[in-house]
Amino acid sequence: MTVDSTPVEQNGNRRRPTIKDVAVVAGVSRGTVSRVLNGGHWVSPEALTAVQAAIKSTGYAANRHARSLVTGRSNSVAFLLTEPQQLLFEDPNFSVLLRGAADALAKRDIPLLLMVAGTPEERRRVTDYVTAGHVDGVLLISSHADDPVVAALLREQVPIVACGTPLGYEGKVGYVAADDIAGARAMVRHLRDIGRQHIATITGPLDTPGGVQRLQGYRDELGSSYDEGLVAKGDYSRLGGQRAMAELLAARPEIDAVFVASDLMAAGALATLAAQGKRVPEDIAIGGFDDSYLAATMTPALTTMRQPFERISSEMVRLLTELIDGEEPATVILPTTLVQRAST
Amino acid sequence: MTVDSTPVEQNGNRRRPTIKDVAVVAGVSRGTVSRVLNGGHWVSPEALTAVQAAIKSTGYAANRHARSLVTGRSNSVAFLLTEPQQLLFEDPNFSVLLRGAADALAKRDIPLLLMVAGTPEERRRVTDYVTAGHVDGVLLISSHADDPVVAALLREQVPIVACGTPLGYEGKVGYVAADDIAGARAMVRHLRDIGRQHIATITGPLDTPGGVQRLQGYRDELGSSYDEGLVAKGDYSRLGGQRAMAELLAARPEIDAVFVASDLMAAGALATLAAQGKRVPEDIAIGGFDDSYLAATMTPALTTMRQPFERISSEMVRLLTELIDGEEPATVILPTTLVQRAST
DNA sequence: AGCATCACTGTGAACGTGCACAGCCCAGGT
DNA sequence: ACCTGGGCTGTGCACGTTCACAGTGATGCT
Repeated sequence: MTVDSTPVEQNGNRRRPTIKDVAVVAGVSRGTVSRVLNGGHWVSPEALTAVQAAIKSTGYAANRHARSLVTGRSNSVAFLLTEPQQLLFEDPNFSVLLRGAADALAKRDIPLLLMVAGTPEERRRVTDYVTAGHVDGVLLISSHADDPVVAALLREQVPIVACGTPLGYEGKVGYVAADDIAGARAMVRHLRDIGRQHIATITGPLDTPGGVQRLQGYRDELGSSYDEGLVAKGDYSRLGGQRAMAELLAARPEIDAVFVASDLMAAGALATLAAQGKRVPEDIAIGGFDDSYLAATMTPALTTMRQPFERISSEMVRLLTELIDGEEPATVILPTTLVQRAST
Repeated sequence: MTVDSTPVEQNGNRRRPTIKDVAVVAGVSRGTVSRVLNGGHWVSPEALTAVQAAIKSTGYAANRHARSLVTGRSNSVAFLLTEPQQLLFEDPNFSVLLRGAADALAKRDIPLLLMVAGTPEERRRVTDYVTAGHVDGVLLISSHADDPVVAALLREQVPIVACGTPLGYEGKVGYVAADDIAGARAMVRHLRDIGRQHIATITGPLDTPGGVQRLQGYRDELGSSYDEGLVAKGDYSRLGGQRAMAELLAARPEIDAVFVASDLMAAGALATLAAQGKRVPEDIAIGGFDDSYLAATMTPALTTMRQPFERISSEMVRLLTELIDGEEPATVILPTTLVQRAST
């Protein structure tokens, strides 16, 4: 049994200390230790200190598997990406969101499981895993409408908090989002304030909330002067922005400003403008959306609507933990702010 | 007992099916079902098919917590970031690595836990969690030398596979890395091949493997013509590259080529060159390292050494699973390839 | 015929928790 | 003196699985 030839100080073998070991050291029962572990109510002051000391001296850490087995809770949540494209990891916003969620969860001592459900095969695996109860809830990063994963999870009553309006499931799943409509309006207003007359837009995909709502804001702000010919459809990728800008330029040479629905697409648009010898902002002013770290590094530095990503992720975590604790699904809309730089 | 007033088709309440339910349906014992679950050896063909049918009809999925409790294994691994800076999520390489690891792990049906250990507090939490046996192993993304987290994990005999040579722990922890020295040599050779005479370099931090080894390759290739004055120190950030380029330009106006140890820093260097009116590649040729997706989008598009990130992450996962299964720590060095674009 | 071996199957004991329950002691009211 | 109840504590069971072991019947060998 004793593999170690050297004398050992506390425990002969490599076994991790259990709640029983702690109980023995503290001179109490397992039940008391358990009570200390979960809040410390209904336990006498002396027992409390004794147990705490015993925990420290034994180096005890609760076995989460055993706990999960009996409570039926895993104390972990999934960060679920359901995008089919590789785009996900090109777009810096996802990284920021992921990091923010991990941090917010870490503060609550909840581990984050990263899951990707792009292909049907992955989708099956993920829903199996999640509905088997191996996570308590899901932070959903899904943008496209009528996502089948959402339907599956909803059917199994898995707590979900989405990022951005979950098109096709409004009212059925809570979410947190930036105020896309107001943000878009603010940017268009800004472009008008600096004297622009012909303001075009490059939208996101129109089956995503950012796509439709930012277009909506653009349209709302323009009112009667809205002109469908000034709208080009993008796909949130750099290349898409590049292409959409070229289209706009070809179709409507008179435009003097463009509101681009994401910074990444704005980067593409700037590339097109540079290639065609247009000066920014003299000839054409560009406004983006997101304020990802890209924005400040572009030439010229990009004016954009700042989304409070840290806040979004922390609110998502808050909502999800509340949902898990039995609260009703809720919705949080956060304001965006204009960050003016050289491109306008 | 029957809480439901409505007649139900298969199972009265919301309880998830257990191995026992499957056994009853299949007309065998728990043991047999368990054997089917873990490989299916020593079970008769008819029992096998009966169990498989029962699993399907009951919709059974094993409870991982119960399994982990008895086996002592969690069947999950951690993706651990130990960088103190925010840099981590600015650098696109991390995203690619993360995504690759998640994919490779998903194929083996093992979930990935994302953990960040920047601050001392986070460090404590992470080591507690990991050493408590809640993950079977760690994919370590740590670059700086003598990382205290590594020491802690090593002490607890946690299986680790690092990304890049783990400075300070060589020989004690397995890793997979791109061949930095050969890569750097290839780039310098390329710059010489296109006729450049005064080749400078911008290094990574000199307490990281990429920092020292790419500098080493640069020096090796230059041999006797190596000149310490042509070396500027960077920090893997865009801003650092920007600054280092400015220093070089000021100190040594004669340089006609720069090997930059990362694409992100190269982006910064290009910004400085553009600001100072230098033409790339006519006046100064720039070579990067990584071939992150940034490289192709720069103006001019960046010549760079491609690191096989997908391969790196999949090899890391392979090594880690082998390590967990009792194999010895191993090291894998992967080749880099020159990707020539407009900047040289 | 007897016995060993083989291929397979069932059973009981863990694994480390939380929780319901029962029990204890002590103070205070009848 | 008795009950009541509140504060605290210990005990046994359950959670769903794996694993060691014992047991089965059939086959083949001596």
